[in-house]
Amino acid sequence: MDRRDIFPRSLQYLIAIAEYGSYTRAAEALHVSQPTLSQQIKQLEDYLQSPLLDRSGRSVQLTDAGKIFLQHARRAWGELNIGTRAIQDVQDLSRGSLRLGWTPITDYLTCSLLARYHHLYPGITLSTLDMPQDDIEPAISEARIDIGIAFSKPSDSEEASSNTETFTLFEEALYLAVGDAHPRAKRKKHLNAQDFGKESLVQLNTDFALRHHIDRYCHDYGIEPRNVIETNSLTVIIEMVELGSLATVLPSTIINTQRGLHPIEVVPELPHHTVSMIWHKSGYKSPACLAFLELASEWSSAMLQTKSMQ
Amino acid sequence: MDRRDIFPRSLQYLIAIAEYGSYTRAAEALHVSQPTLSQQIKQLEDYLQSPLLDRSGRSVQLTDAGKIFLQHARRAWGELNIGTRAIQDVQDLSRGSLRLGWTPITDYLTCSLLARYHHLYPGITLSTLDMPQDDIEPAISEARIDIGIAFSKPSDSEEASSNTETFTLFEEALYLAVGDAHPRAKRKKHLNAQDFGKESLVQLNTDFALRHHIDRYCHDYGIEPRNVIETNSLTVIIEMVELGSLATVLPSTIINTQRGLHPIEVVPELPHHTVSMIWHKSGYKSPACLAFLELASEWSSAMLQTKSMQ
DNA sequence: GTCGGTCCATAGTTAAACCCTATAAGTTTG
DNA sequence: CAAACTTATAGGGTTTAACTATGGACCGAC
Repeated sequence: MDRRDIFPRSLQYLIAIAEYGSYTRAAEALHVSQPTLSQQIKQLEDYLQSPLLDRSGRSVQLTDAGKIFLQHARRAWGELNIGTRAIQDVQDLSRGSLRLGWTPITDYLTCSLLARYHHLYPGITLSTLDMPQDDIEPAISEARIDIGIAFSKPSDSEEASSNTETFTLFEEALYLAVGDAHPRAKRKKHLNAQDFGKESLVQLNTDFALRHHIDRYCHDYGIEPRNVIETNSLTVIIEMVELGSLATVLPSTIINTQRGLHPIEVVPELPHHTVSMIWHKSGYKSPACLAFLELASEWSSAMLQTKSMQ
Repeated sequence: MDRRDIFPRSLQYLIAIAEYGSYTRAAEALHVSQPTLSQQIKQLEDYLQSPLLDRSGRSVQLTDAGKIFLQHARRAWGELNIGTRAIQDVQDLSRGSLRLGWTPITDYLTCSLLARYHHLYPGITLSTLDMPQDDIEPAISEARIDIGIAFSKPSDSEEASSNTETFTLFEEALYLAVGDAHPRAKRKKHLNAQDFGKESLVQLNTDFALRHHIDRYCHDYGIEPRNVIETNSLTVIIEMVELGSLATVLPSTIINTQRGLHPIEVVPELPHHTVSMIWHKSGYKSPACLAFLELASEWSSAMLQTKSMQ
């Protein structure tokens, strides 16, 4: 029993005396002097305004009140013991929770990361919230989520006043994507900026960082893009493009996982966009949160390595 | 919340801070200064080796570990609260226990007392142990029973070295008892000592105080009693006497409650015997025990009054 | 950007609680 | 009745927990 214990000494003493049936022997077992027990029990009895122990005879007996109180004291002691252990569980990641926020189009990239995390720490309760790009940072500031995952905006060089930290998971090149029936599907030639400007596009709306990258590219090269459809649904974009006549701009990873889509390089190269984790700089980070950050970091290196081997 | 509480302050503080979401407001509510809370929570976190509260943001939030620990702390707090209340129950006699020991032949007298006690305090768990006269005092000394009820022995004037106290519940006169078919049943005349010595008797054995009274009487008057049957069962005595030819000596109360028995006065008068309660002098007496002693005392006065009115 | 305002953390001091040794008081046993 | 054992009491020293005063971080407003 530790010197400095959250559980009241007087109750520990009561429990021990009841167990040993003797002040003297309980004192030995507890490594305290016998008068200490006398004093503490007296105080406890004063507080409860009822005798708990009958020490008139040769052996110490519990009174009625003592018997009943002891039951509850034991249960309370047990609860605190369990609570102390449960904290250990949180720290070794056998329990806990993690709240992630990400934009809808990042999920196809990070689901494998999430699956791996869950496989490693099955006791952690995971919750993911789809939210617009611009909601992620406030959500972190207000502690509604622990970690955000999003594409970085073009302007996001270093936002000085932010109280968040970021980590780049990986970069992706952007390509023009067309369906099987699209005129450019078979040619597999690269496209120059002017030709790119003539394509009819299905695009994400301006809530998305990806769109900002493209708009900036167009502005830089004096292109007026022909945005036929705007949507906030990646599924809509893919479906529309697969129908044939429309094109879009997507990261290579998405294009390559969709059987009906074909990437076409644009020259000069469309900007890369980066997928980043973002979290609160000075706030408390739970063990579950730290474990995710570390795992994501490893996973990111592994991705880069895979990519470079291609 | 009391100034001097058995429940650890640090846990009370944690609970309050979690409730108010603020050190400052919790401190106001608890009537302590804010630094006290800072210090206590810090110590608690040190002890548990885990942060419990996240005070990086504008409002104080529980960490994962804090959430889980708080649940257990609340439960422990509840247990001690219940325990404190339960003691009150013992003291107001809505809970408790009482162990009585008595000799088999006193039960006919005291069952009504027991029933009354149970009616007044239905929450008290009663247990009665039939035991020989001579076991009662040891049982009290060894705290196996709280109160004993027995007939006093003739020699029991004042036993100095005893650590027990006694209280005389009532005195009973002894009579010769005969059945319907007994020659003396119809005469209803009193009997002198010599004629008493000629009766064939069914008697309790010498374990019983009643028998000691009778033996001493016989010895004092030079009578050699004709003890045909000895037994430790009152039922056997009554059955045998009702059959007709045998007589016995019993207290008037028993004789009058048995339809087939008739009391016959003996001259000089047979000794009275007294029924006493006996309990430990210096030992702890539970509320249930004290209540019984008091009730028995009242009941005794009432019995005397009834008897004097006859 | 800077200036208050609010909140929690830290430092230093005082009062109380806790534990110890020594000794007394009460029971039980030989 | 004395010896042995057990719990209670007294007095002193150390630790703990409370307070006041102050510092540092964050948030909003001007």
